[in-house]
Amino acid sequence: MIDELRQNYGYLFEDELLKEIEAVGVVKELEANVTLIEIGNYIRSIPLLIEGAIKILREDDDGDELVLYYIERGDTCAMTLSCCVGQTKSEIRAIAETDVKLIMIPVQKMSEWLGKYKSWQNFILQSYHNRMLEMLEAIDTIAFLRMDDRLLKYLRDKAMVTHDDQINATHKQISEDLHTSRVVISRLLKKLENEGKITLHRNHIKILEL
Amino acid sequence: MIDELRQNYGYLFEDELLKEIEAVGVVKELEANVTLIEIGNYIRSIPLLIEGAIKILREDDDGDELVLYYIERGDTCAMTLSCCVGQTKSEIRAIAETDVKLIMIPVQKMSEWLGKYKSWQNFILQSYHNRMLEMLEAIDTIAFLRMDDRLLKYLRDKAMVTHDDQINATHKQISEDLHTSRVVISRLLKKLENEGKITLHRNHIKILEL
DNA sequence: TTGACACTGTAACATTTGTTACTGTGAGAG
DNA sequence: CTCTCACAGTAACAAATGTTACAGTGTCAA
Repeated sequence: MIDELRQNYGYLFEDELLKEIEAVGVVKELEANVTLIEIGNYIRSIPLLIEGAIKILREDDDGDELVLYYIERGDTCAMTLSCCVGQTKSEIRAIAETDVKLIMIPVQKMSEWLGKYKSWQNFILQSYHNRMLEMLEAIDTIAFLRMDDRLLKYLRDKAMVTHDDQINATHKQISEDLHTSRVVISRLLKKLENEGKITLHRNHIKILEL
Repeated sequence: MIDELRQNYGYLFEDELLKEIEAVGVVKELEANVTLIEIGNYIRSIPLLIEGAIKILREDDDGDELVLYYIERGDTCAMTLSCCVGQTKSEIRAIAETDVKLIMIPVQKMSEWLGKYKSWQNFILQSYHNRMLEMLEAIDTIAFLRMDDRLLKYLRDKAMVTHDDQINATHKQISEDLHTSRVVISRLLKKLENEGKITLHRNHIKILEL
């Protein structure tokens, strides 16, 4: 574990903290599309992401979904921190976008280290900062962009986190992530194809201009 | 200052911390509609809100606005914390919704206290948590509600933070806060009036059912 | 008092997004 | 091979929201 830890977090944390993490952290590997956190769950440990990407999404009372943002390696989930501290239920769902590897840290440690290690304090605050920025970006996207631009952004973001310009998803799945209907997505995808930005295939989409 | 401080934060912080706050904090009073933070500003102190309410809003590249949420007494601005820590520019604008009184704390202290006082640590983390929840609520609102419900929620929220069921705003101002057009707001307000939920007057609106 | 102007109401229309319905096609199961 | 079914394409229509234009009215300053 120590190797992967150093590789992703070595430049952030001092040796002593890395050793503590190694002592109490539990490595967990999950396959793509597995749900890590369900809405309403209580959370008792926080994840440090070593490999892969996690999709964070919101759901309303009718079960309609909306993807908020992705978390990548070298990062943690601020909503999780937030819930740990507040002892409240999770407000979001987290799904492995790709295969992921992460280190789970018990919540007591996270709290203890805050007073003990300046680097941990910075990491946590920085993490909150990053997540705030992601939330703002999500708000900008749904408030200020029209569906065609949102769709293009969605495809690009997805290509980014999977490191693959081929998007493996059906129109139905995309429409759920964007909280709209399948027909709308099919219509707009066809438009994007006509504009030469993507090519459409059964069950996958190729992005031409990133 | 110590009285107001104790009144709003006494149950949160220990005596020693309250004294430190008193020593370094600067009380600031501002009139309604004054801009506290402009997008792009660097921030060197964080506010503890004693009285009144602050409106937090986002702006896109075209200058179109959108109100995100309000901050009330006993709370602080997590975006400010976030920017302080990251040494980055503000991503949001903060405007006094009512007359406000606040205590400004230099950012170095905020950071120092994190290691020193458990209660401060909890306050900061709790504050991040609350702001995350507000952001999620903002996202829910724009993503899942239609404009008539958003408008009603806006009026209710505004009545709540001002402690006044009379909303002093023109249709134009409301439309800017909700990022839509004046005509749309006039249309929907008239609908709400016909439904018996509000009464309309020049420059103000009375909410009947809260 | 009068003129200017911001505020509000409303109609008519455009655009965007959502819905329903139907078709064709490819992939996998039997 | 063929049947089934999820997937995708498209038309026609409905609803929500945005835009333009104009009229009436209250307020304030000259």
